[in-house]
Amino acid sequence: MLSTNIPEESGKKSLHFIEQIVENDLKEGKNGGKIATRFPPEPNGYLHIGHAKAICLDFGIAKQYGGTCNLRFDDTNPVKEDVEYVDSIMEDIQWLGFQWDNLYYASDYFGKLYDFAIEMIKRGLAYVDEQSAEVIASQKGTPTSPGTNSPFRDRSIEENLDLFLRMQAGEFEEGSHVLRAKIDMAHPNMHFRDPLMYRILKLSHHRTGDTWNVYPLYDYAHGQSDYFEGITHSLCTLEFEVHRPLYDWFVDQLKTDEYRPRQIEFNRLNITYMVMSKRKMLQLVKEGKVSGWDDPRMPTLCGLRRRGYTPESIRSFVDKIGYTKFDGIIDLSLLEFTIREQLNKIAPRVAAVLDPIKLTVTNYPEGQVEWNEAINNPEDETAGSHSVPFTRNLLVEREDFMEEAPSKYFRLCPGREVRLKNAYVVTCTGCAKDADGNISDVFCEYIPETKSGQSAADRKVKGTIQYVTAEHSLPAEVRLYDRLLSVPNPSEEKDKDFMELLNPDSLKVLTNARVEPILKDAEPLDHFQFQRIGYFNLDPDSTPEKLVFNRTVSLKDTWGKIADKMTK
RNA sequence: UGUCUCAUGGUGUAAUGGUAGCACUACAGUUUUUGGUACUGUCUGUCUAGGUUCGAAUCCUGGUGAGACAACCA
Repeated sequence: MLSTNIPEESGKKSLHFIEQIVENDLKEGKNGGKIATRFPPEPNGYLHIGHAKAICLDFGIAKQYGGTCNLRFDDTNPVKEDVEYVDSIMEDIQWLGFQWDNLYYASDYFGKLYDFAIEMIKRGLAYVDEQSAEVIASQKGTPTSPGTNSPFRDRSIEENLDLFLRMQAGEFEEGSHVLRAKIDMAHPNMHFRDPLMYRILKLSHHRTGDTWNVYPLYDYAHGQSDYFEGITHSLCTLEFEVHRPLYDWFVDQLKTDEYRPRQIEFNRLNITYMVMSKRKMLQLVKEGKVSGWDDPRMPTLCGLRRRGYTPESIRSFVDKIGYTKFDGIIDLSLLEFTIREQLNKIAPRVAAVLDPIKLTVTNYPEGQVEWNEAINNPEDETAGSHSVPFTRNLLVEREDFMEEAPSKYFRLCPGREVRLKNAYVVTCTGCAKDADGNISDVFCEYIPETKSGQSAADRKVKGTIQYVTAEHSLPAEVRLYDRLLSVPNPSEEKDKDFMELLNPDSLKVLTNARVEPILKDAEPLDHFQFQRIGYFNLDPDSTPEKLVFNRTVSLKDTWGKIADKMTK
């Protein structure tokens, strides 16, 4: 149970394995009873929903146990990193509802790390290798066969010291020298086969500028940074499991007291039909398959936000999936459930017609307008109501009329009655067709005493449909988003080109939609339920002249299932 | 012929030697001025073979299957 959720329930729910570890450590009095975590993104891309899982854990554990959580940018590789990403990462964390206690950069520790590297050389634990990357790689051996020692492995401490200082002084070219830890080239864990600690990069760093010519690598920097910050629980994903012994080894070289940080791994988030790899997301953006990092089909936090997902719904989702060491794949429907669950409670109900067809109330006077009350949200009594117009000339959804319909069809069909929401029961009387035989008009007659609140308002009808008036409704563009991939998991189709797996129907744009007049006052990203259709929000690209709505998620579509059954 | 890790319904996750539970999904029903919501019900599970024990999803051993590791990435 994360502290981001309702505290009353915290006693009922069982603890996941990381919470148990933390509580045990607390019970045993480790690290003086302190809890300190960190969220360590590399500023080389946008945060996505997988990061949300890590963020909720790192910040959640700290909050839950009265500890602290730092934001630390893991900026040890100036090749890939950019200031642009730093800002978006901070913004997205705060949008999700979290605030860091301290803001650090791994580059803050470059000086300390450099000094300690020198210390390790002096202790005979590190050496400078002058071989090429290819040669070093070939000497590493394979997972099933041991590696061989570098010819430079046993040079003197003085020589190593001299070379390392000259590496930093800029005397050597990139790739010509590296600093390696001297451990064991035959170790069964490949990460112990003399791992690289420093490489030469003659690049300007986004924070340290041109101060450094050598930059530390992950394995040397991460545990050390945790140690410098007093992190007690260093939470990361499962692929770092094999690194943990090395993490501990480096910390052992550094530590001078009882305190030590502890790395714990949990399972990475996978969701069906979602592209979660940074490389593939970048490819989608670069090749223009999506409109950008914040395209509503993207799993990025900014994409989900634009799509209409709320921070609460994402936190609720993360809470439901839990933390284990099992590499599974979450069904997309669980994510969709959490946003439906929340939007059902908060989204005002409005009428919208995506594919309009004229419905004329033939016995209603031309030119007459009445304004009826429409409840904003039946789930929330405090949400109030607004007025909707009713006239002779209405627009309804094209699929809400069938000239010949099966018995289970509860909408407009000649001879049948339906209720027009908030107004009257009408009897459908027929339709008109154009020269090509397409239905152009639908006709009905209203029954005056069936108006909401009147004597016959309780008249039993099986269907209720929504409508807008031809005179008052506003034109709008509606974007329907679907799953981006056509298969649940692209890794199951490894032999296929990733781009071939994209769902061609992932975006449909409807340009003839009509919406209630009240929507002209909406703010960007405001949530609505278009009744009987789905949840939508107003896109930030909207203008007063052109309203643009994004569909967050569709309603549960029982009618679609009935229709499927009838056609079989 | 390596090291590390994992295996509970369709999916995810509980049960820490004592009634295999929860959520999503699917299906059925009740309510409903949204074919939405809410409520009720149904289906479906401990990878396998041994062992320890009064009792095993849980502990032990062997098998099987899956994932991570051979970047001067993190």
